[in-house]
Amino acid sequence: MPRPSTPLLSPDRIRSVALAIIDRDGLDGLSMRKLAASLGVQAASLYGHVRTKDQLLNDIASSVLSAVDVSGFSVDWREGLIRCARSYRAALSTHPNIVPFLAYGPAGRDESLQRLDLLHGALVDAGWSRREATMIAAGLMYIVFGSALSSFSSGFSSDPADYTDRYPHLDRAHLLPGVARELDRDSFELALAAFVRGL
Amino acid sequence: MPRPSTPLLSPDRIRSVALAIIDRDGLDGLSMRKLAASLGVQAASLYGHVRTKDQLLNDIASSVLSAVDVSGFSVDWREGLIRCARSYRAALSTHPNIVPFLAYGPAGRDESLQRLDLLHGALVDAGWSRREATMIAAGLMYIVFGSALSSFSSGFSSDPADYTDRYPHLDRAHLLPGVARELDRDSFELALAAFVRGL
DNA sequence: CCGACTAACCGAACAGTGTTAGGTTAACCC
DNA sequence: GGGTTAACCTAACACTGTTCGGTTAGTCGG
Repeated sequence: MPRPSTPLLSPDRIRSVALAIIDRDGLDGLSMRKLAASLGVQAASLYGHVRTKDQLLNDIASSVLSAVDVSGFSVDWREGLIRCARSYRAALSTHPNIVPFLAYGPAGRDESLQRLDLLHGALVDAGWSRREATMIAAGLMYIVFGSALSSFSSGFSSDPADYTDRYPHLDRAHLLPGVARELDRDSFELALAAFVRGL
Repeated sequence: MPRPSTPLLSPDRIRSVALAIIDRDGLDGLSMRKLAASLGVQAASLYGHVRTKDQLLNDIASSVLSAVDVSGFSVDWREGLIRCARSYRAALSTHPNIVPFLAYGPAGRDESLQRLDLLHGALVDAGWSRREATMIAAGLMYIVFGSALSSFSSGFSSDPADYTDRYPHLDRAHLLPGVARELDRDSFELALAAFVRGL
């Protein structure tokens, strides 16, 4: 197939299909050939629209993070922190399979930095020193990313026999998969509340 | 080369060389062929001692996590939480390049579960409900893993020009790489202290 | 002492990966 | 209408984890 009358590919379409594959099959489930097939195209054609796979993932990550809301600081800084953390986590948990990628490389994404800049500025305006503001923002990110990884409550076996013998205090851990989502959210809220209260 | 007089390979030696490669070249820098070459051997030979690469990484992860100290709960639960979190983070930051692997899959490693069991039991003994104990343990892990990922303060550019124009509040961010380690540790301590105090 | 057996390694291969080079043709512009 | 470019293709490269079948050194039973 030579040049088609209407283009089959566009950066947007590539990104959105790629994200759908990641959501469905996980981060490892995305390969350039599979992505191309989903788009009705050969793998090499993607490179006319996308520089590398890594760049594609970065772009997808940025688009996911664009949903983070840092508008809550007009009320007060505690409320701002909480809203920011919640929306950040919400964005990440909508596409949990891309979190390992975010956790991988440096945070030099433009979207991240812009939000960080706002956060930092708001904390300084509220009276914290620059250094304190940096540490508070970092602490907030720790909780957000830690909870988004959710390598915690997910990934537990659902077979009671896996626990009763070897881990006496985890004898109800097999119930976790069923309530994992809810428990993860409550754990996040607990950690967030404790952190902000403790500042 | 057929069977050598003294074996060249052992699971221990494989693990330790693999970990050294990961520490030096990152998680992506470890391939079975490269590992084999470092051991003076062909790649296929590794599979007589190691089931899969994934299993190898799991074993390495377990050995790294074996340094986590959960003995502090004999004093009181706050002290126990803090000590556990500190030693956990220390273990992870000694081999930061393996953290993305930990963050990837489920936490079904035996080492993790044993420590989690102790932690959970100690919190319940201290009067927390089972559910609360689970959430507190989760929150602690959020902070530990979030800070260990350190996709935060690391990964900043050291060129001031990257920030001054676009991110007015981050005009000193170029100083970060130089003090990143210290700042990361302080951020972790702040988050940990705030979290435990806020409980 | 000698044969059987096993343990430890190797070479070659398979299916998969990201990526690039070079070719073909449709659409667009002058 | 001819030249240029954009969008796709096929084929290949160098790599990945892993497996199969061989080759030989060490070990153990008779």
